[in-house]
Amino acid sequence: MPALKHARVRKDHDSEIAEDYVEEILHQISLRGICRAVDLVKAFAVSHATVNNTLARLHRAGLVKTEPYRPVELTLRGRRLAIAAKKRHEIVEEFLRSIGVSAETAAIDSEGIEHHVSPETLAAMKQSLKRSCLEERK
Amino acid sequence: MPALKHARVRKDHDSEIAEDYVEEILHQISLRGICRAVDLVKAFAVSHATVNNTLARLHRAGLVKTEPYRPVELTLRGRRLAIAAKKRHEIVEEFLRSIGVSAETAAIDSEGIEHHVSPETLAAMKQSLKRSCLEERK
DNA sequence: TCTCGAGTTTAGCATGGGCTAACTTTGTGT
DNA sequence: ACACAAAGTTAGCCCATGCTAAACTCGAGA
Repeated sequence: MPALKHARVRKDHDSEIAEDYVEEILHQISLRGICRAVDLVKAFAVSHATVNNTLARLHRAGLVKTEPYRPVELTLRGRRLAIAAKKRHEIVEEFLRSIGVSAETAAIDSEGIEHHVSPETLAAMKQSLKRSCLEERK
Repeated sequence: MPALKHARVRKDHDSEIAEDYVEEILHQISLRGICRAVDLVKAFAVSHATVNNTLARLHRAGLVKTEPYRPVELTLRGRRLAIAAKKRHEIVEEFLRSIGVSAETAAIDSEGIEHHVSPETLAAMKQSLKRSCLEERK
């Protein structure tokens, strides 16, 4: 049926790094007030040059505000994307733990999985979480 | 403590397309006896040139056997990879359906998710499937 | 103040994965 | 037997994502 296999997967990849970056930028800002390029270098373990490239791309895409030698900031769109990504990430991670995956593995796998979870699947995970909560307390 | 965020995700990406290709090649072969490049063109909705490029890479990687103007075949390693990928894919897809995701969405999302599921998470999904089976029949 | 190290930017490069356009090969139907 | 369509290949292009090396800027301390 699909006819176009993996079309969604390929499209997802385009936005993955963008989501990871804005999510991490939001994290740094809420943690320490500002986010510097070097923080991203450390978080993702890539070179300065790579972070610079990527930030330039995100700037073009209207997700971040960058001025030479200044901290990185999120645009409104960037912040909204970051918040959505964070929420999705948290649900996926919690869901994985709820089916018995260890905290460490859940943290790692959720990073890869979150970008491929459609709204419908996310809703199913939320639902399932709610149910397993009820069961625990009964 | 992550320290190296998304290192696994980036590594996964390198093998994603390879897995998708060998999986699809195996599928075509078991379906119709042979797999031609044009079948992959249709399955992935990419150009002949792209399929050619990719097959050349898989050939270099020792996963497929290709000779000009001949059908594509899998090496032993390629076939093993394909079978493993297929099994993983099936489990993820069935698991998604078991938590209430529609067949259509499960088919699409599992394509993206399967490559990021660690052995531990896969085992947890299998376990969870077993349990939900038991519940149904009781 | 001025120097030095941390942080940042730039230049130049590689590879993956995508494209179109133009070409060649294969094999089928008349 | 041969022409033609379908399949495959080649050349040349693009962008994303990574790298190293070198240059530049900024701010704090001597």
